Amino acid sequence: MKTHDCGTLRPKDAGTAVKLAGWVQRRRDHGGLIFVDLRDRSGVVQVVVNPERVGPEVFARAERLRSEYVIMVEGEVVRRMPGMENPALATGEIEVVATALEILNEAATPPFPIDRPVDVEENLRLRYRYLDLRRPDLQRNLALRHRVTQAIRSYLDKQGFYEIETPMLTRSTPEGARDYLVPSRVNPGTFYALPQSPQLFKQLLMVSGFERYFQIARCFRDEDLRADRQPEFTQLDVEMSFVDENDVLSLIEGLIAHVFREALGVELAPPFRRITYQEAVDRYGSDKPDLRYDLPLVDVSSQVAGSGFRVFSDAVAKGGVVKGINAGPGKGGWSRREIDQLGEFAQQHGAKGLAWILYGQAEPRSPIAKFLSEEELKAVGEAMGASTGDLLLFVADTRAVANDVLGRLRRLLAEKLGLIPSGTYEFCWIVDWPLLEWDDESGRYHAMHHPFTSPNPEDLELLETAPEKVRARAYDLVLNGYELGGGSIRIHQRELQTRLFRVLGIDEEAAQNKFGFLLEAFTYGAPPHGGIALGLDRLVMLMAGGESLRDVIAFPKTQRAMCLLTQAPAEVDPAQIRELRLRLDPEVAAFKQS
RNA sequence: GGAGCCGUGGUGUAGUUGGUUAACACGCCGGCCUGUCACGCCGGAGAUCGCGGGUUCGAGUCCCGUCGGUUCCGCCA
Repeated sequence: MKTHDCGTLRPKDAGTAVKLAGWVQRRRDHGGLIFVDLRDRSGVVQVVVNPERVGPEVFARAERLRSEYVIMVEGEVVRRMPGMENPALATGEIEVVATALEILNEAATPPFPIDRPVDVEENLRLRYRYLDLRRPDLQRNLALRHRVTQAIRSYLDKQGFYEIETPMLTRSTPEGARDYLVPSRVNPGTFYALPQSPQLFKQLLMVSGFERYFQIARCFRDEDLRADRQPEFTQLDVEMSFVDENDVLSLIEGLIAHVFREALGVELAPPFRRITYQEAVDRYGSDKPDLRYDLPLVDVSSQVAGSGFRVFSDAVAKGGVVKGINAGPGKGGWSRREIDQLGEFAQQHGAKGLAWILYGQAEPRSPIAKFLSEEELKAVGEAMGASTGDLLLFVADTRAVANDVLGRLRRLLAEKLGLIPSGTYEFCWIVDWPLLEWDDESGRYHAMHHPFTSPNPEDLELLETAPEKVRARAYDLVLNGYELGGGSIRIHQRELQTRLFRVLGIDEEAAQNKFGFLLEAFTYGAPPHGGIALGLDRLVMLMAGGESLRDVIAFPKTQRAMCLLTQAPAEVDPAQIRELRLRLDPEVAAFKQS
């Protein structure tokens, strides 16, 4: 139907007869002469309908054109007259003089403008997602996503990886997020779970001897949503045999550099920084620090341990810390109101209070300065690199609370102070994670990564005596404060896996029941292996400069996990429920009636 | 589960201390126009202000509830 793509025509095509097809972006009707901006995936080109070149019938047809009509145009590419070029348009040096024009389909007036990037209410965009997707931003983002996945596939193929699919209907596993469940009709009373990740299958593929596997895999987690969390999302899942941490990290560094080069034309400089978990938490108050700005947390416990300010000295005496952050001079000084807002923020996130000092001012403006000696003030200021007028903020609490609150404050301050440069990509690896984490709620240890993560062999003897001190052979990849993904070297020996399950409070029987197939597989010659999973949506989102996953997913869900286009989830025919041998909770049924 | 913000013609917004004709731009419809490209000019249609209740002589505006969207906390790796 078409010989060329609209957006690709250039002066060198002048004189060529072309057939184009696409959507009417805009029509400019001058009465005796009609201009049509014709758009297809490749871009826009101006079509001129001149009664001297077409019959009255075609001209009348051009007069009928409206926005988003689908048309086919035959014509000749001509250079525009001097002075008539449009530098804003890639095809602006030429135009297509129509010789024939056909309306392939009419279009209702769209509910929001397609040709301009107007901010439209989210629910309208989602309801008419197919129209939203016509707009330039989403066209660009999905094209980028395509280039990213293609770059991933070609890179990993060259590195000897096989792309292998794993089941979507699998079994529910304990640990981790809530599963999406699918009832089995053939086996009443039993359920599949949609995979949270292909974790177990990719390990089994290593036992199978594939050595290098990857998959661009859809994953499902039934948890509450965020701007960077959708209920179904896509992971680049990778697993390799006979590797250690460095092999995985350098492979991924090479992959990421390749992807950025191919898809964005951006040169990165691997290797990426490696930061231990402890360092990240101590210095940035986060296990996914944004390194586009510094703004470090400073421990001033030793400087204020003996202070007359009881809040400080008591916190230290009780084994806690006093940590601070230097918020700098602000944008032309800090108002009391701004400082109070920071204090409220700190309290909302669990601090008892936020102490502050406007450093070195003749009249040191601070509610706490009078409790600190000159020497203490000076020592604190030095530790924090303070100059006159800097706002120093402090949290005195347990180490965990102080780090968490100040880490959040750090992010807030960076935003408020405009310290975040755009268009830069600061990658880092977070390494040396704790293997386990005590969970008060369930009264047992949880795997911080997942229960198949190998402990650091140096810490193995602590596994039963001081589990929280055991380091994991795990790593996270962080970009601009977002967790892009994580992985680990896995346990590949049955004994160690059983031992770890025991520490996690999963007894032999439960382990057999839930993971028997994996434990058994390990007895048949499982190679040492490890891997990683990267959030593809997040990666593309950050590459696209977006702030929401919705901007890089063709058909995303709302925060209530609804698809406004198809109205999913929806009720089903009662017969379907009966067939599955399920019954609705009467309360739910009653609620639906009302 | 909790907190914040948003909801006014098709779209994006304005709407004063509550005061009676709800404004503007774009879009849409009709007319004119042969060099526009966010074409221009003339004319026109179109909203009971998300929904329900309350306060009031009077509610887009105040209060309560509810629905939807969104951001965050909890949750989630």
